[in-house]
Amino acid sequence: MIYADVIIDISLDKLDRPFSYRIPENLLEKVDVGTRVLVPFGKGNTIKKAYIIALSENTAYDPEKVKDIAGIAKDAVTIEEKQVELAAFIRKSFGGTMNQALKVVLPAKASVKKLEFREVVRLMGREELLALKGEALRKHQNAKVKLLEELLLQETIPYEWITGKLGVSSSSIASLAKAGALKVESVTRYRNPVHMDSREEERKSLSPDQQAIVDAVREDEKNGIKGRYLIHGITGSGKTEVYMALIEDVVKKGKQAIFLIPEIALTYQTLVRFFRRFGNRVSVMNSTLSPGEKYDQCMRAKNGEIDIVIGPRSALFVPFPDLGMIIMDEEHETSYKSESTPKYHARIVAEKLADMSDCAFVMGSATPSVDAYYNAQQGHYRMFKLKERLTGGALPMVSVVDLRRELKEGNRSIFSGKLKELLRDRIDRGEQSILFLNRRGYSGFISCRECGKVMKCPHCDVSLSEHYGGKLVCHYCGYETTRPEVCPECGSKYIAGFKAGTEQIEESLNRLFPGVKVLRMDADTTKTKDSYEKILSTFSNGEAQILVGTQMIVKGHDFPKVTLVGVLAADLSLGSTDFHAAERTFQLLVQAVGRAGRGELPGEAVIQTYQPEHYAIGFAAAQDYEGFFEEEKAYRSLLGYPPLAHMLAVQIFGPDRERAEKLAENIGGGIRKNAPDITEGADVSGMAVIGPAPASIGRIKDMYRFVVYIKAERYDILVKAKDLIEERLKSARLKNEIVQFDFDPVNML
DNA sequence: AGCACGCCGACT
DNA sequence: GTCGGCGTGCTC
Repeated sequence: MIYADVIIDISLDKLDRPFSYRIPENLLEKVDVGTRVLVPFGKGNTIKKAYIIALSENTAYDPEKVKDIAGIAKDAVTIEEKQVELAAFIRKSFGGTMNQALKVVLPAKASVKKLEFREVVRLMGREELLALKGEALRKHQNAKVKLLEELLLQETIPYEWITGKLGVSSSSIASLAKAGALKVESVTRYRNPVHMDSREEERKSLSPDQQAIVDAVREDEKNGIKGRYLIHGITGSGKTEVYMALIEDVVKKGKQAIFLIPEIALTYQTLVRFFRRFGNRVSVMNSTLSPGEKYDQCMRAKNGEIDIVIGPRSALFVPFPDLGMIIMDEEHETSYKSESTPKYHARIVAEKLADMSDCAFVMGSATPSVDAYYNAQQGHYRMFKLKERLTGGALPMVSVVDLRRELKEGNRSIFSGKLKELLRDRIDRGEQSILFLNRRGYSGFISCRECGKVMKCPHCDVSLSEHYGGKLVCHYCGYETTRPEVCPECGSKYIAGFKAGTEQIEESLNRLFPGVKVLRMDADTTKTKDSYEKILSTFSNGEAQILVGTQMIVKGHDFPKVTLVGVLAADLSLGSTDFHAAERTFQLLVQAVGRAGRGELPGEAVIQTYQPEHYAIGFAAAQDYEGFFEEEKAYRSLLGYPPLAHMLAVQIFGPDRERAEKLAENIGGGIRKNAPDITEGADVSGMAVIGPAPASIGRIKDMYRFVVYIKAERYDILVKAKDLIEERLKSARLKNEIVQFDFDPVNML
């Protein structure tokens, strides 16, 4: 082996191909596939970083011109050979350059600066702490009680967990420190993100349904089958217990497991459970870790120091030596799809990785994605169901209120008669309610009452949002300006803000139920770090009776005292042009309704809608997943949408509207013209090209946006279409135009 | 991305 | 006449 094929570390289409270099004698022993090396590149032989993707004895290139590898990159990060293969798969299946794909699988480079970590360390014994807790209880010092309870469980707690997840402020910590119960310590050297006593959790025995799943997977394993599984289990049916039992099997065999969770879904409780069960051989990857810490975790994994990693989609790329299982919780969450090129879906990559590692892949959800459920139905995944709530508590009683009828009867308020009545009832009984507005990223905008002019961002086709202090902000590019005194168009001084949906609801509630404490949670009230957790903990402490919010309040988090959930306008999320609208609405409604009655008291839910006949609303109210799925499958089948077919969104962005549009037209036309080639004799009608059309937000950051959709029954046809477009782009003289690919998009542009 | 080659404008 | 503008093309 004398030659190495390398990818130069420059993300440019034109350079996205292997270059051959000779390996000098002294480096022969030190390099391998995946090694990051330095090579002289171009006329000036400037030294560039490059990744070795293959080794060979000869080269197809003129050996006279082949240069030597200059050396090994100082932060000698090596990508495992398997990771390089995974990168190649990602590039092929989702587009982008090989360099971008390598960046995805590459563990973040070794840290440059060390991060300081603050920890709270317990100083007192159990009895003393209990005494303090009793005293705090008497004085109704809720925050202190919470912190003390945590201290009883574990010796050290990261500072951020306390101020963030626990919602306990630093003043409580300071006061307990003064009392000598704890001390705050700074640790520079990185250890594990969370320390726990690895004391054995008392193992809950599995229900027959849970046991059946574990047995089935074991049976497959015994027969040499590395299965693909989908667990459809309603909230509270104990999916996590099943995961842990499966992971335990894997660990006992000396193998490792990856446990995937959606971006923000890692609850403290879940983490605690994993640490109790598996001790310090668990590692957590999350976005708050610095690159250096992530790198540390990768090294620990590689060296066999950990058995389990918990994290979002990037946790897939932790280089375990002998991966035994991949688990994907809350499989339906859209954060499993990457939003930046390469726009890969963790489910697809996980499946590929499971194939490569010859291991099992388990997914679970209370409301599986139509995609996964369809594949299970087709036999690609083996399906299991968990239909019982282990935690007790019946599913809530759901009523659907027709807002059209309310209107006819003269009720013009946001709340139907029924919802008002139930709210009053909960307030009287001292129980809590959640009101939910399923509308995303909606906040107040400013318009002129006289000429109707709406204040818009000069760089994006969206209206500016009003923030506190009279600032107007664009949520897409960050543009800021001060709120004008008079209308810039007509000079009228009657310019006013339209209240954001949740703010308006909050005000109505204050008018309707004076003196009742209402909390609001939306994009505005959660701007600052930790405010999200703070609002949640305030609410769960019972300091407010009603919580109003957008989708962010329906995920995770149990509020045992909530007995009423109101969905104010279920149709809001149905209105979008995205073909996922019904699926998202159904999932949100099921999750929202499931928030009621998680404790001992029975729950009730009210869904207000203008379209009570819509199947997403009807089936959600009935908590009937199968019914919804069949209806949705029929709809998508009719229109050729995924998962019954596949879809490629080609996104074209450019600063010059005409140029971008022309390019988009060329791309669409090119695919149409070459359809017979791409489909290779397969039925040409098996592919359809839609557009180009301007994206629904036609301009962001001064870039005009167009999109071409290509639908095909076979995924590989779309890959060919992508290859063809990439090929044609090489000869097209692009100026500042950007072309991106999104396979089976989860968010339509 | 860089760096070189290359063919047109205002300067010593 | 020359210095230098950045358009286009190549890089193992």
